[in-house]
Amino acid sequence: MSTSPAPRTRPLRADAERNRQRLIAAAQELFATRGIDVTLDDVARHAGVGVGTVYRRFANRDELIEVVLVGAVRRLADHAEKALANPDPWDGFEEFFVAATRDFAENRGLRELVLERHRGTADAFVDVRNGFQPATTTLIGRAQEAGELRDDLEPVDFPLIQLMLGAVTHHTRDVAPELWQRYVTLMLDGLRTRRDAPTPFAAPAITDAQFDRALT
Amino acid sequence: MSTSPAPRTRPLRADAERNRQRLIAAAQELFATRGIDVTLDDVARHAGVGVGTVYRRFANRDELIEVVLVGAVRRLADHAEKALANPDPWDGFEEFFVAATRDFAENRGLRELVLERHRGTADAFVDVRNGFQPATTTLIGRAQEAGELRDDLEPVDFPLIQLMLGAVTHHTRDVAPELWQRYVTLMLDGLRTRRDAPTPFAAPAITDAQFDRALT
DNA sequence: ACTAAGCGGAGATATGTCCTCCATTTTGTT
DNA sequence: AACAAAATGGAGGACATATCTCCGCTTAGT
Repeated sequence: MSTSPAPRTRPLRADAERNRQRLIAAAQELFATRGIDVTLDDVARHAGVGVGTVYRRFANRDELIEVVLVGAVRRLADHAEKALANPDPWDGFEEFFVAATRDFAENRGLRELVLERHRGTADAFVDVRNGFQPATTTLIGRAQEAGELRDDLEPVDFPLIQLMLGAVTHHTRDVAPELWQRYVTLMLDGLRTRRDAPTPFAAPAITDAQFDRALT
Repeated sequence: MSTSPAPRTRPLRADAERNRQRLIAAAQELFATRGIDVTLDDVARHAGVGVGTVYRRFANRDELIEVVLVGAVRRLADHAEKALANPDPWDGFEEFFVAATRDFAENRGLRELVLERHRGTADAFVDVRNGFQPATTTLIGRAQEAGELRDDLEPVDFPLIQLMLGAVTHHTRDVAPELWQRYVTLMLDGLRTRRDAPTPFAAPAITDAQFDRALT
């Protein structure tokens, strides 16, 4: 366990600050594409700085994760707030559901952090998560009271459903990064109370060749 | 890369054969619970034999996987055949779909091998898989022609859907191994062409406490 | 021009898997 | 019961990979 850099009194020197930003940008990209388990050596190389610089600036991976991903978590919360403003209960629910699925599809690190919690999560995240839980619960409740969303669902079902959708992206990101759009439709059709016909898919199925390439 | 043990001419000595069976049994259990990436050292310890014995008996992990899991793959094929005998197209489809989901839920190694192909797959599996593909295609086609299964689905969608259901078990196996039964219902309701009301869930949601314990 | 801050990246440390080797034990045959 | 062939176990070497420190050198800022 490394010790945290002492709380700073003076601001960073210009070059140091520049390198810090480079590191954050590199981490942002690598966390999103390869997940939060990338090595810090990788992050350093990707940022074009030495490893020493990473460890001088961030106590450990968790600290870097926090700096890089709080924004993404907060964006999830924003989706929920925005969806609450939608006057139609089902549309509001669907709006949030799809937005969340997209965010998880586009950011593997976010998925791992919020849905799978691969690494010990810093307190900062617990706060943010608790912060937007009421909004999602309301979105769900409203849609259920309106009779549109099946009412035997509970809030805890939703992270698990997102986990399911995330699995598609996890395994097909390289061949069809938009494939989640197909299965999110399927899922929503399952979540509805009743329905006369299938909602058309927003994305085509992958080909058999793509499937073969995906599973490796 | 190790070389395969020379093709045997004589049968194994009694003690050798006994140890071989022990190894297979141990591997069966470990592959099912911990996946096909368990170390052969682990398998040996679990079987109560030395590591040397594993490597003497099996050229590499793939050979052991093959011996242990062909049976499980063949069982999948059997489910498909059996479901074809069901006179109702939708019931037949559902019967197979649920049986496959159960098998994948109960055997992590099978999931990894058939759905995620974590390791290079031996030819034996390709044969078995190709062997039961026609049956599943027929099951799907029948249900679509009967107007029960949404007809914009393609066969390649189903392994991906199974992947999604598998993700639930993957993350909650320790707290609620039967949870897949809840989401398989949801999924089937999404797959149907039309529906007046939700099909009741076969399993309750997990509690928040269980959810917290699951994500670690 | 001088000093404090910062830098890079080689390499020490730790962990973990794979697989071999051989002194010893067990089996099966005569 | 004696013997040869077969089989055993598990220590340990080879290899891979990640984490994090250290220090001689560079650079920013006054």
